[in-house]
Amino acid sequence: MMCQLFPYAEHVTRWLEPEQQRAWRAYVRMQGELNAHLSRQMSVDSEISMADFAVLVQLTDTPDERVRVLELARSLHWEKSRISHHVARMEKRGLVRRENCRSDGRGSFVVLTDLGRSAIEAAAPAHAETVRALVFDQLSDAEVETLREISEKVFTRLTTGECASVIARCDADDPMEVVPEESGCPEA
Amino acid sequence: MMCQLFPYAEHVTRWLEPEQQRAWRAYVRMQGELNAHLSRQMSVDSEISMADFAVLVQLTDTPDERVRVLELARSLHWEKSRISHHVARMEKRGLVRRENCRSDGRGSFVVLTDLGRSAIEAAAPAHAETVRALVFDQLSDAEVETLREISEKVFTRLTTGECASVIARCDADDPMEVVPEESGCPEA
DNA sequence: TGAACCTGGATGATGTGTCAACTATTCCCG
DNA sequence: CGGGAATAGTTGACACATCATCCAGGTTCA
Repeated sequence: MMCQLFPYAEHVTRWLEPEQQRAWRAYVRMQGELNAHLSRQMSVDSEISMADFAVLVQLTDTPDERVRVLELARSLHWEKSRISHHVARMEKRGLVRRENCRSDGRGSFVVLTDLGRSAIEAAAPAHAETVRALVFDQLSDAEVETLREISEKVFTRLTTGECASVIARCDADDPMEVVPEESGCPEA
Repeated sequence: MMCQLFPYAEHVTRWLEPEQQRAWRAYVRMQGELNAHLSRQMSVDSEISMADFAVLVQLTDTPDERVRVLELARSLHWEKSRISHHVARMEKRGLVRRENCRSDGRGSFVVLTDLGRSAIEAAAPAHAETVRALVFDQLSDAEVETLREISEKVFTRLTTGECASVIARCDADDPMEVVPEESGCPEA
């Protein structure tokens, strides 16, 4: 009745150890709230969303401030249609513009505009400050290190072996070759 | 790197230490991939989404298998309009149904249907197995403990003080209503 | 050359989340 | 009692993510 977020108790207890279950519930809850808070903070005190921010970061990280659409998809781990839709919306708002690629008639670049640059420059400090205040001010150096190790381990697991086939969608979309794989990838 | 994106960030705010930044990027990537993978796994080998699952868990955890809409919103930390929309969609698919509340003419219950019950019973084992395989099989006991501690610290920060007012949206306008941490005893 | 195939990207349908505004009931208090 | 305020929940508009499909431009190879 109170504040229990994901009381998997009945369903998960049999498969996770009690300690694991407590950790999982705490993680899920924290992660949801943190995402919500960061998104909200970003769109409240700037005019862009977290997704816009991610795209703009990729662009400002590039000397040219122009990146091919599919490379954006790869570096953000987004599907190509997602990046396409999102760039279309950002273009409509003037944050980026598209440019044709002369060396490859199919391709197109996403180019940072002045408005886009000033938008990310306006948004970044508050975002960084929020992350610092919400996360890193709460953690010791050892905890930060462990957080990184945990994240890397899980991420590696996610992008290795059978799980990778899911993510491979944007690296090479040959969906026909994806093996049926009965109950997901966990069966490694 | 990102640091040079923010020319005057140094003057306005503390950006992140290099180790913090690495940890943050690792966490963000992991968290995004993990969410995507869990969602995908769930909707591939069962006919429900993670959001459906969360709602169904709340219902099956209740003796009656019926919960008031606003209580759903509170326990899931969702906005009331989100739960309303989502329940409408689930009702359309036969997973739940609505029932009027006689003791309060404004209220309504969300009630689990047989289809809903069999859907969650079919989905839960594979989900738990996926979580175990992707996360806990990668981590030592110490890492699991640290993950829980980190999550609890950040979550506490998110639901305390000024941040709480943001989350309190669904708890009406009484910020003191926000429950700090129930039986969890973060420092245990 | 040209047919089969691959690749980069766009598009439309659909499901989902958020915000603001709205209705209807109940509560509070004079 | 009556009139406001709070509460429970819905609705519509819009932003966003995913999926399947389409298409134009390149590649391969006979």
